[in-house]
Amino acid sequence: MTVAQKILDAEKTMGSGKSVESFTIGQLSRETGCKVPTIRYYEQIGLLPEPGRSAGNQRVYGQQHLSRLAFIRHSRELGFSQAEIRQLLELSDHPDQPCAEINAIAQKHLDEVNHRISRLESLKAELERMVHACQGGKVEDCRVIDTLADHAHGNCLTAEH
Amino acid sequence: MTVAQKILDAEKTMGSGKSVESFTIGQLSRETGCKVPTIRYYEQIGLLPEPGRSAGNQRVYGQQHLSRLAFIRHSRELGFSQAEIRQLLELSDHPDQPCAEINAIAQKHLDEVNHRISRLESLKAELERMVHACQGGKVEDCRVIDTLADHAHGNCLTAEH
DNA sequence: CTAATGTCTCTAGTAACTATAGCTTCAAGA
DNA sequence: TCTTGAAGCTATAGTTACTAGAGACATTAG
Ligand SMILES: [Zn+2]
Ligand SMILES: [Zn+2]
Ligand SMILES: [Zn+2]
Ligand SMILES: [Zn+2]
Repeated sequence: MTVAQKILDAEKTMGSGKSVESFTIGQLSRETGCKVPTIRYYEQIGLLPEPGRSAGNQRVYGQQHLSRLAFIRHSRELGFSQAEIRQLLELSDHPDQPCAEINAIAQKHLDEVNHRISRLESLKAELERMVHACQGGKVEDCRVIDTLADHAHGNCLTAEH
Repeated sequence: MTVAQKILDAEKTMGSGKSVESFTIGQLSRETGCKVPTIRYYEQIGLLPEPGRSAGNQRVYGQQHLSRLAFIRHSRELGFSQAEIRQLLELSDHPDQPCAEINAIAQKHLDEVNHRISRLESLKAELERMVHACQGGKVEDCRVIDTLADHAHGNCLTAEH
C-alpha cells in the first residue's frame, strides 16, 4: 500500500471530510525506517512531540510527526548526535532566521567526521603493520602480542594512540 | 611507616622473599596512563586480576599487574573491544599454542576498522556536499535543512545511509 | 468469535567508562 | 605529635542511543 493510499484510507476510516492524515506507530515505523521502540524513545526524550491518542490509548500521529521523525532519522543516518539534532530541529522551526548556525553545526560535524577518519586511518596503519609482522609461529614469538604488550610503543608507527 | 616499609610489608604478607616491585593504584595509573577509576573498573569486570591489599585495605599491585594493564591499555588504544582483549589475554597466557587465533582477531579488527572508515568516508562526502550547497540565506531556503528533511534522499549521493 | 498481530507501560540491559558522595588512610610539615 | 592535604576506599548513578523483555490491553482478519 502506498503512502497516498494509506492517507486516503486513514481519512476514510476517520469519516472526516477534512484531509486529516494519521498514522499508527507501526505505520510511522514503516514509513521512516525507525523501529517502534525507537519512536517511543524519541518521544520520551522529547525529540518527537507527544502525539494524540485513540480511544484505546494508542498513539495517533499526524503528518508533522512523520516529517519530524523523517528529519530525525535522516540526521541520525548522517551521524548527527541527539544534541545536534535538537539544535537543528529548533533552528528549522524558525524559517526567517539566517541559516548560519545550521551550517556551523553541519560543518562542525563534518570536522568531527574527518577527525574520526584520520584516527581510524592511523589505527589501520598500526593494525596492518602488526598483522603483517606475524609470522604464524607460536604465541610466545607472536609479533602481535609483542606489539600489544610493549607499552613503550617500540613496534608502533607513532605512540600517539 | 614509610611507603617502602609498607611495600616490604605487603611483600612479606604475600609470602614473597624475592624483590617484587609493588605499586599503589596511583602509581599504576601513572605508569600506564589508565585513570584510577578505570583500573578499578577493569578489576570489577574481571579484566585485571584482584591485587593484594595493604594493612589499610589499599590495593597493592605487582609487576604482572603492570604488564597486564599495559597490554590492556595498548589494546584499547588500538581500538580492540573488551571482549577481544579478553581473548587476546587468554591466548597470550598460552605461549606454546600457535598464534593463528591471535592474528585472526587482529585481522578481524582491522576489517572492522576498514569498514568504519568507508562508512565515515561516505558520510563525509554527504556532509561536504550538504555544507557546500548552503548559500547562507534564511533557514527557509537552507539546503542543509532541505537535505535533512528529505527522507527520499533526493539530495543525497546514495540513500544507503 | 477467535487467533494473530499490534500496541501499551515499565524495567533493565548494552559498551566502556566517568562522576559524585562520603568515608578512611597515608605522608609529610610545624 | 598533631594536622592537613592528597590519595584511596565503596557504592551508586550518569553517559549515548538505543534494544530487549514481561505481561496486559487493543485491533483486525478470517
Ligand atoms: Zn603471530
Ligand atoms: Zn603503540
Ligand atoms: Zn544554509
Ligand atoms: Zn540521505
